[in-house]
Amino acid sequence: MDIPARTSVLQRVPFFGGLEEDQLATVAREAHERPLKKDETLFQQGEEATHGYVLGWGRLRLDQTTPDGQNVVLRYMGPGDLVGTVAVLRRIPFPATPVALEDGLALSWSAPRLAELMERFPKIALNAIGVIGGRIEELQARLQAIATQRVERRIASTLLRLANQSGRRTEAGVEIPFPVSRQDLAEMTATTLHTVSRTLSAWDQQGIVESRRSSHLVIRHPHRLVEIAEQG
Amino acid sequence: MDIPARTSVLQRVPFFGGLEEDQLATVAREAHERPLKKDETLFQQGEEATHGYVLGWGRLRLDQTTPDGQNVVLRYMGPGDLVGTVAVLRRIPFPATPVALEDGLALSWSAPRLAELMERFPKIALNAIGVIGGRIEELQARLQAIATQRVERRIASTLLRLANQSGRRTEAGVEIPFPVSRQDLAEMTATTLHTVSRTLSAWDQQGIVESRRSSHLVIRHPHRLVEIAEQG
DNA sequence: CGTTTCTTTGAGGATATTCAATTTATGTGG
DNA sequence: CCACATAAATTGAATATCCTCAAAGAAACG
Repeated sequence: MDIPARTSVLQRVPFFGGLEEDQLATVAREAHERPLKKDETLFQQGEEATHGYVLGWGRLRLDQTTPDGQNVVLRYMGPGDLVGTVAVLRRIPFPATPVALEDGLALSWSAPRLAELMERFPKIALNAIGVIGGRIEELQARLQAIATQRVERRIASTLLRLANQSGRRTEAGVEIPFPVSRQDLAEMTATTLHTVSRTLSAWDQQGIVESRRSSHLVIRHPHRLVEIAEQG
Repeated sequence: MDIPARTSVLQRVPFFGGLEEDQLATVAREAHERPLKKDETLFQQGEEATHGYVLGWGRLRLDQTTPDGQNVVLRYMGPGDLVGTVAVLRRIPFPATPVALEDGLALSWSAPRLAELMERFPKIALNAIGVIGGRIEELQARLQAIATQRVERRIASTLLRLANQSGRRTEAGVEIPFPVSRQDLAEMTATTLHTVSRTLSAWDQQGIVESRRSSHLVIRHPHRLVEIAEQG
C-alpha cells in the first residue's frame, strides 16, 4: 500500500482526526504494514506491547483469557479502531488477544514512535482521550447490563449493539457481516453457549432472527429485540 | 486553602505528574475549591459536564443508576483521583454520580480551562491517558470477574481490591477505612445484599473477617480470602 | 425511647448451568 | 463427489446457585 493509500485510510481514523493532509502523510509514512489472515492473532495477551496498531480493514475479536482458561470477549473491532495502543502508552503487557475474523490489514507504530507522534501532534493525545473514554463508557454499560439484567435481555442488547456498530441493511433485515458463534455470544453476554442456543432458537421460531450456521446472523425484526432489550 | 497548600495537594495527583513546581502553582491558582460534606454529591449523573474535579481529600463512591432505578457502584475514589474529567473532555453528560462518604474537598476546573491547561502542558494529556487506561483495566477485570466467577469469589476479590486500594494495617488485620454496607458490596459484585450478608456472616464465623455495622470492615486473614478469590 | 435504617436468616422458587446425547453443518481425503 | 471426521448447534433432564419474598433482630439516630 503506498503512502497516499495509507493516508486515505488514516483519514477515517478518529485517533488521527483533525490532522492536516500533510501531517497524516507523515504519520502514514512512519507506519508499518501488518497483513492479517483469518484466525491469525495480531499479538498475544501477556506479550510486551512494543507496537500500537490501527486496523485498516478487516474485523477482529478481542479476547481476554482468565488464569483458569475461561474466555471473555471484550469487543469486536472494525476498520479505524485502535488495537493495543492503550497498553503501549501505559507500558503494560497487552491485556487481551485480537483475533482476525477475516483477512485484513493493520498499520503499526513502535512505542517510541507513537510517543513521538503524540508529542509532535498534541491533537493525537486529545483524540486518544476521546477514543479511550468511549471504551470506558462501553465497558461501564456492559458492566451495568451484566450486573442488572437477565440473560435474554443481555443477548438482545448485544445483538443490537453489534447491529448498530457494523450491521448491514438487507432485504431480509439487518445482517451482522461477520461470523458470530453461539460460544462468542455466550462470552459476550456472560452466559453459556447452551443458553444462547436456546434463546436464539426461540427467536428464530418467532421469526425475530435468522441464524443458520453457514450464513451470517440476520435480525429480521430489530424492534422486537428492542422491546426485549428494554423491558424484560 | 492557599496556593502553596493546593500545590502540595496537586503534587500527589498522577494527572499532574511531571509538572514543575511553578507549573503546578499555575494550575493550582486556576482551581476552584469545592468542600464536600458526608452524603453530598459532587454532581449528578446526566448533568452537563461543565467542570472536571480532582479529589483533594475525602472519599467518594461513584454510582451509576439504570433507567429502571437499579444502582451499580462503579468504583470508590480517594485523594488524588480524577472525578468527572473524562466526561468533560469528551463533552458528554456525567455518566455517574459521585457521593461523598465522608467530609472532603475537591478542586475543580472549568471545561475550557482544562482544555487550555492540557494544551499548555501536553504532559497532562499523556497523564490522562495513563489514568484513564488504568480505569479501563479495572473495568475489564471486573467484567471478567462477573462473567466467569461465582458470587463468593467475586465478593472475596472485591474486598481484597478495596483492601489493596485503601486498606490500613491494624493489629486486628487490614481495615477498610470507610463505610461499606452490604448493599454497597452487592452493587459492586452484581448480587443482592442478602447473598452478601450470608457470605459475610459465614466468613465472620470462620474468623476471616470482622464486620459489625458500626465499625469499619476488617479483614483478619487476607490469605484466606485470597484462597477463596483464587479458586472457588 | 421510639423510629428508621441496616442486617440477618429462613423457606421456596426461578433462572440458568451442568451433564449428556443427538442432530446438523463443515471440511477433508480418497 | 461422496464418505468420513470434526466442529458447531440443538435439545432434554437434572441440578445448583442465587434470588425473591418474608419476617424478625440489631444498631444508629434524633
